[in-house]
Amino acid sequence: MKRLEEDYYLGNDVLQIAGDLIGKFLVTNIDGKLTSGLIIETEAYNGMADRASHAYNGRRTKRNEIMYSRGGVAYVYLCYGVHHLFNIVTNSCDVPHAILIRAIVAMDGIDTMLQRREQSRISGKFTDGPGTLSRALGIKTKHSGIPLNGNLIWLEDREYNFGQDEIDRGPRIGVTYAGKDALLPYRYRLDKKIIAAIANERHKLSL
DNA sequence: CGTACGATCTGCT
DNA sequence: GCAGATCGTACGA
Repeated sequence: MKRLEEDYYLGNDVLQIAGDLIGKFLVTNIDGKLTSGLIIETEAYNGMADRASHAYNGRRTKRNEIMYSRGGVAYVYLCYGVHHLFNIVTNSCDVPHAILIRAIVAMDGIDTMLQRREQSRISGKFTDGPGTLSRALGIKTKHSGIPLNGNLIWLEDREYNFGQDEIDRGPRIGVTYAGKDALLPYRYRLDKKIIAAIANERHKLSL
């Protein structure tokens, strides 16, 4: 197991990184509780030309300011007034790329995650969306801007390797306002059967 | 200031 | 499958 270092996040191809993140571990140590999950779904937001991005057309506000910084930091924002969505900022030259983590398979600290989600047992909907996984991992908007090489939130490579043919691509979710950019295949998902096998092994249930 | 609207989740049907 | 919840943010007046 090795932590992803800063240079990992400095690449200029956000699509490549979004695909490569499938199989990496997202780990948090928040409120003294260690929790983690295997990343199984991501979405890329590709710079200022991407109509679906908060940074479309160079939009730069207090909320998304962090998107314009050097890669390797978290961008967390509130969606629908309820959900804290966790993104990873990438690139090194003020190009506002970001990758939304959409789903994980819960791995470490499951008791803590169950408490945070106010659930008594793991269901198929446990950490299958960007809002629920942030909730389980304890990530909130106050964590926006923190570096991913610190001791609060980081990523690890634990040698879960998958081939390109095991990763499905498709349009992003909930971005119909983005016009034709809504159809771009910027969503990456680990093959459903592989997810089920991993979840079954870890949770003793099938999703 | 006032208003409109989400990079969603849940529960009910 | 669908509607309602819910509030910070963006943007226009």
